[in-house]
Amino acid sequence: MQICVCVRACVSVAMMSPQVITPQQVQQILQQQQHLQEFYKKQQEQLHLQLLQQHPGKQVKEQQQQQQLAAQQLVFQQQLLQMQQLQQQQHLLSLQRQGLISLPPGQAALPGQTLPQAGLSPVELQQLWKDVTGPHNMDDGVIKHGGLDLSTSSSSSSTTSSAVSKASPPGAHHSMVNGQSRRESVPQEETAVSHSLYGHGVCKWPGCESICDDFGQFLKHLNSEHALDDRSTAQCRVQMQVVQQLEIQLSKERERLQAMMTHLHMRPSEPKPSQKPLNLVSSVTMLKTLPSASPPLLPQTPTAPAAPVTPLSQGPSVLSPASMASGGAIRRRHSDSIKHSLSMCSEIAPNYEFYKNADVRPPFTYATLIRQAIMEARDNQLTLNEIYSWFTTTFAYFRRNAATWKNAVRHNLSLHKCFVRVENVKGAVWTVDELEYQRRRSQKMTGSPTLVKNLPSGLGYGAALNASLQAALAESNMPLLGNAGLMNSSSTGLIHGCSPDQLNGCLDQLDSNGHSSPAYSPLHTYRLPIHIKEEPLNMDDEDCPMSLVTTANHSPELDDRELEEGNLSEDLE
DNA sequence: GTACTAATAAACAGGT
DNA sequence: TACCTGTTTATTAGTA
Repeated sequence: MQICVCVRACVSVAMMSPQVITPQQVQQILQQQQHLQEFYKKQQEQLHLQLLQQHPGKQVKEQQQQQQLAAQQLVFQQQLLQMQQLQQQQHLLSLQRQGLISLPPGQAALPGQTLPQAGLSPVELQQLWKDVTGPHNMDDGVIKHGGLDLSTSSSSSSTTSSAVSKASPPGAHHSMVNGQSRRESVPQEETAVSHSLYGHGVCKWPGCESICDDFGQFLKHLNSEHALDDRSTAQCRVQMQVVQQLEIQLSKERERLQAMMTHLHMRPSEPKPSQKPLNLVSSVTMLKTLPSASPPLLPQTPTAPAAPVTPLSQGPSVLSPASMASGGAIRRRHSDSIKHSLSMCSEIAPNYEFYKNADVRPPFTYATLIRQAIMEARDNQLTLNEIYSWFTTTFAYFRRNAATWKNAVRHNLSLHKCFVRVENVKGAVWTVDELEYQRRRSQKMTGSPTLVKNLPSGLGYGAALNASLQAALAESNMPLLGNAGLMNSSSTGLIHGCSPDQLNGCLDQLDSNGHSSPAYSPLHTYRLPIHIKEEPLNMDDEDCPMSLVTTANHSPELDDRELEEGNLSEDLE
């Protein structure tokens, strides 16, 4: 820890007045660095000695100490790298000032200023690899890190090699022990397909590219050439830095994207007098509600901009399709296209905590939410009260204005044929007729006979996802559009040539882990006495003018309905 | 402008 | 009587 403090002091000294570094100061830093290296060497040897003196049986303890040593090494060497980079740049700067050399534009970077913006170009990385690889691999030549566009760089330069190799202990014992563990860490059953360091018959160890005819040979090569020695350690470190840089870059891109989205969402929209506080979720509200788990649930001002609040910064899930395109929510619902292009479980799962705590209206229809609630239940059935509870526990948004949304829930339960009321011993529970649910979806997509008549393009609801959203989703590699492989028409009778809506229909059958749940079988709801509702969606089906609610035990009428639906599905196909 | 969908509000009936 | 549950109708707003 002494080391760290010392190095940090050096670095900070170097960074304090980057513009007035004189050659003398550079010299001073160099001396300090040499001093540090010697000190570090001594420390390391001491630790090594201690390790050797340990009882050979106490492997666990030894490993722990090795880990500590490695950690210390890492910290120190990272500091060293940073310092050397600074040093190098300062040196170059001073040389440039003296007119000894001319630097290409952008390279005369002052550490504290342009360094964070200065990218670690592939060439630099390559040089870095060459350096840490040392003469051993100098002949290997090209290291392909193409595509790396690191806009930030807090470390690394082309002169790190000496320090790294110098700073590394000789440690034959060290490498032998770790070499063994290294071999253990590469199980033999690992296939060439799965090994990240092997591909196309080439060792993909950075800077290596040795040709290995088969995987066995590769393993041999890996164990012999890339055992855990100083060189490999240094290479590993560099790779860590590369990853670190990429992560920084990623976070920056994320921020940029978020800023873009915020900007787009915050476009001033004309406040409408008909807007109701309940349905408006302002960004101010989100900011207020996000940090607090308990929903204060204050009514929002009707004049608040209708900027949809999105869980942009919720963990790894940076953007959801919903959040990306839910900007159209003005009055009380988000864009239909958006809602239909969403997979409830795929959307809600990563943002569960968000919706739970933030007073944000979920971008799903009541029907979707109700279905999800029922599907999450143990027996795929819930009482009305349990549905209410699910709403309130899952979404902070539904912890207020109960009368409104509860009415909506009841309304939806009654309205949609896909929700089946089942008489139970305890009372009535609601289940989902998955077949009907999917049929409804497919109808929306392909259009009912009536709809088809009226739709000039025949695209129906499937075209709802606008081009910009699709482009955005495609650009962001949203799995939603990439999971076309999940699509098949076996269960839903969906037509081929999947629209996003269709995809949503299928994805809705996936559980939170993305697996298809057998519990979602459309047939399982028919086991119990059910009430069949006729949904107003299909006016053609309503031949029977009787009460819209009938009780049946999987009656022939039901079979007829299923039969009709089957035909319909076939027609749609 | 039209058709469609979803949200919302409200009325109503039946049950507890 | 009040409340809950369930159904139905009407209205409104967004979208294609």
